[in-house]
Amino acid sequence: MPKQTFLNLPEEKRATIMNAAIEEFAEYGLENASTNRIVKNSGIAKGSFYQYFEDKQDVFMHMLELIEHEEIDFFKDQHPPDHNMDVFHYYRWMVKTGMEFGLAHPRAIQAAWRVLLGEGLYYGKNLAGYREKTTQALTMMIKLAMERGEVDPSVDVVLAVMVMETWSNAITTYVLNEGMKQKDVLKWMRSTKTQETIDKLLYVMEYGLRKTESEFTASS
Amino acid sequence: MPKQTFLNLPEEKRATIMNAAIEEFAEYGLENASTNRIVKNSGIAKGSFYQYFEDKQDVFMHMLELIEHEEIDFFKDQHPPDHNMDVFHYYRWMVKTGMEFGLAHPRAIQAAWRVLLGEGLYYGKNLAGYREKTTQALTMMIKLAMERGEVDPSVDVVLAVMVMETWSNAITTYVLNEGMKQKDVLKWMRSTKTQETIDKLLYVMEYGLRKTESEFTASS
DNA sequence: CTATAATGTGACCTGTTGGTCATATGACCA
DNA sequence: TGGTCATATGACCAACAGGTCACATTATAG
Repeated sequence: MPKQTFLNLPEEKRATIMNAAIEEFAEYGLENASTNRIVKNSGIAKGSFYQYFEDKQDVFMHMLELIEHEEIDFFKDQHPPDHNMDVFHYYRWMVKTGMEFGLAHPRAIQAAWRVLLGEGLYYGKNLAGYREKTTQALTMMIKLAMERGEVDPSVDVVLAVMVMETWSNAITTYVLNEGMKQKDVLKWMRSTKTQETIDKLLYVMEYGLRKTESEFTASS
Repeated sequence: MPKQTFLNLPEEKRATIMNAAIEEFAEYGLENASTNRIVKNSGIAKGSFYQYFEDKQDVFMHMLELIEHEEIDFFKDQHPPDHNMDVFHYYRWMVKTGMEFGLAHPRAIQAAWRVLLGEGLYYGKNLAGYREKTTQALTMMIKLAMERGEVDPSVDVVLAVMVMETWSNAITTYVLNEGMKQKDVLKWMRSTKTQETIDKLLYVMEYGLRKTESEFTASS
């Protein structure tokens, strides 16, 4: 966390510095953010920066804290939804309220998420285009499946593709992260537990989270 | 793409260089990869590197191409699944075969995904812990919902949380990327089309992609 | 053996990075 | 007034970045 020196600063100055930091992180992410630029854009001296914070990560963490507090306040101010609505309605409300909050602090949100979630999307079109083939293949697949009556036709094709890509991304991330912790990746990956987890995730993609008549049967 | 000079090289040398590049990207991502290190670990001279490639991104793109080709070959070698299986089985087969492929080329996969999907997960525990509160809140929420019979009890709590987090991540990423393209973000975000998209995504999370008896009704 | 073209090389360039530190400033108090 | 203490400053540092280029080496062809 920031040093006491920073907390003693007049609010206005603190805000100036944090705004410069937010701009920097939104533009360059965490690793590539430059303390020199933050300092320059804040109008403070280099030395001062290090009297306020330990290092770059320190500012970043402080930014996260600020956002968190503001978000909590924001949610409090909204009329809380009907206390008896079900999870799905509640979740939907959260998502949408979150979007509204993002509208109020676009750069901060961008800065936080770009680091927390990923920078890959910001490197320029070259990379984005790379997965087009996959997308196209999936699109074909889903169109066909809809004709065969397998996929819910009320979900449009583009969206269904997005859903499937989301899941393959999520699973890959999961496997990559969990797998890296293992001694024997191969064993872990082929273990029944891992396979079951994947199966269940795909099951949820197929049938949803809501409780219905259908039962989970570990198929395949 | 790499210059002709590189393509003229004996296969072995090319492999050495690309392996060094893969190692580097897996370890540091794209932006923070160092050509100096790649050069050192390849055992080639700095000048040679620039006779082979335009720049860092060039090597990276070449790496993606190589992986892509290898993956295509890999999929070809697998016994192709029953041609008449439905999308969901097919998708499941793809996911699992993809995992097997990843097992064969772990560092390459790591390098590609870390850049394509995100670096946030690699910065160390400090950041990972940041979203714990959200996770805890969601866990509580879901447990309650299960007791009330809203959520499919065959899906365990941890997984359900993962599903919800995945979706809130996906939606945020979607909104962030699409929103940034818009002139008037506020207008776009509140437009019926955007709202409908979100609704449908949440609907899919709730009921799944598979066609069932239930019909989509734009609730909320 | 010679001339020419293709490859290979690493010292060197400029710019930027994160970080330090001796010194200057000025508010507060005796 | 003089003294003390928190704050502010920017020149300075070593490390490293991506990139260049004059020159050395090797392969090819006549």
